[in-house]
Amino acid sequence: MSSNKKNKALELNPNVSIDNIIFGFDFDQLYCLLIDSGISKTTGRPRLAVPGDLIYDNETLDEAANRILKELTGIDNIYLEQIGAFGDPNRMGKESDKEWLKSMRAEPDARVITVAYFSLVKMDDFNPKASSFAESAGWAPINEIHELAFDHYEILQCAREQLKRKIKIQPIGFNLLPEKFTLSQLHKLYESILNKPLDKRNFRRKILNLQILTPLNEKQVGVPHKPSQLFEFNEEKYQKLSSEGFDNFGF
Amino acid sequence: MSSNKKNKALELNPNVSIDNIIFGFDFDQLYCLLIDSGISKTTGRPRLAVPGDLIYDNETLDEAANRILKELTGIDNIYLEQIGAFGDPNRMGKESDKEWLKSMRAEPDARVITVAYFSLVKMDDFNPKASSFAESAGWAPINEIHELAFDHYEILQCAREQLKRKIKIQPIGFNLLPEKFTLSQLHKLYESILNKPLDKRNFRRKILNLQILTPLNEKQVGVPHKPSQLFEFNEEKYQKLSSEGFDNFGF
DNA sequence: TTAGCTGAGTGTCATAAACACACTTTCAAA
DNA sequence: TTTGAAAGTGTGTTTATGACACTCAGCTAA
Repeated sequence: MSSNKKNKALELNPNVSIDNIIFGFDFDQLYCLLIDSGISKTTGRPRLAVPGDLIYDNETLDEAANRILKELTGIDNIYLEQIGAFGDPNRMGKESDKEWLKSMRAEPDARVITVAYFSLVKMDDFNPKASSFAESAGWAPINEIHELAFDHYEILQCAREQLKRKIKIQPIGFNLLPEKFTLSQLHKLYESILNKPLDKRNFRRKILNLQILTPLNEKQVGVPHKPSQLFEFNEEKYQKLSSEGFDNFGF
Repeated sequence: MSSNKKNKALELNPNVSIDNIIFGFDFDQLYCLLIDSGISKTTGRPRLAVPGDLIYDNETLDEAANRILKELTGIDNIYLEQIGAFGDPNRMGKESDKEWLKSMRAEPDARVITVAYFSLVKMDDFNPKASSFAESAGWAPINEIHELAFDHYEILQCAREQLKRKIKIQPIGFNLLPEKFTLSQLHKLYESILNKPLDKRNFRRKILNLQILTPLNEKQVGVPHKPSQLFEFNEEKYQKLSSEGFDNFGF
């Protein structure tokens, strides 16, 4: 076992890590999955961070990001997109961060460049799992996150910007919703991501004009108001559209 | 001297490099600055690559990218933007690449993740310089590049896509032009980057409506046709506009 | 000197997209 | 049966887009 461990440690690249901003949506607001490594001895506050790990020398960056996702959520095939590399030599310089690193890394003082990703998960599918790099994990509302370990707060802001940009030109938002959803849920999702109100009628018209939604013969049940029509994302139609050069949602 | 060298080698991070796609424009087409490391023994062809280098452990990624630029062109303050990280474990797997690496790296077999950047330079300003990582450097027309060392061809394509996306929402193209330029030159630049013809009158209308160009009391001289009005980019106006929420060129 | 070439510069109309805006409907719960 | 809550729906105005063709100014060469 110790030799096994040593073997693994040998393959670990001490200089490159992956950090993954995992977004979720509960029909009301955006969330981000954070791991909690316990109370910091230096600050006395919980030490929240984005899930991440060093990479192994035989895996691609995308594979490493997927591994981290799988390890933490148990789910495969999650929407994943690279944000970029973050490499300030002092990005791990806070005292409370160093304390934590010492407990989990073979070379806690090595300079680490991190490659950040974001991913979109359906919150229902998510089963938090204890992982090698976290005592516990949980969803935090995006707008209530004000401080994170390392440079993770900065990375989170980049992720939000990239998601904003991207959702305007590709319908990746569907990855945050269940198979069947209502137009109001989709509407709320766009408002949450773009962080501004969108006119209901104009939103519906635009989305429906794209012709990438299939209306189902199903309605919400048990809601104390007029039940909403359910829709499904039509990937096939979307692929066809985008291969024909369509690339603009225009919000 | 040998101790100096050793010292530097110690600070070099063997696992992380920077590669920099340097774009130029000659009023007719887009160019990319490539370095030539001589004829490959294995392929018998010239080995062209994008300028790049390992990073030092005490510099940020942006600093490293600027260092490489400075070393090669002698110019500071160049427009620079990160593209992302490229980390396929086999990205340096071609035989001809290995041969070259052996000649220039202390640990030629180490796995290297590279962080790619692109930058925009005014071609007039450029003075090719022999550098530590190239025997020679020169401009290659973008559309005539079909093969590069490592994964540099893939990186180049990403750079072009990112430039396309970016120029539609921010006027970074001015970095490729001299201080004073004509609308036709700007027009041709947009066509080269977007890789499609744009209607002359519509282009002029759009650009002028943005109000970020200052017309000068100067015209082209010595041209065998009606001389063109010269313009200057008005950074001040642009800053004002963008702080008010403007972010769309809409081509 | 003049004819011819080159690229500069200019305006309009038709179509499409964006935006602003308010009332009726359906269901559940009280 | 009344109330509350969100679903669903259409029009008119304004603004942006895209298509399109001729005259102008300066140089060159006959």
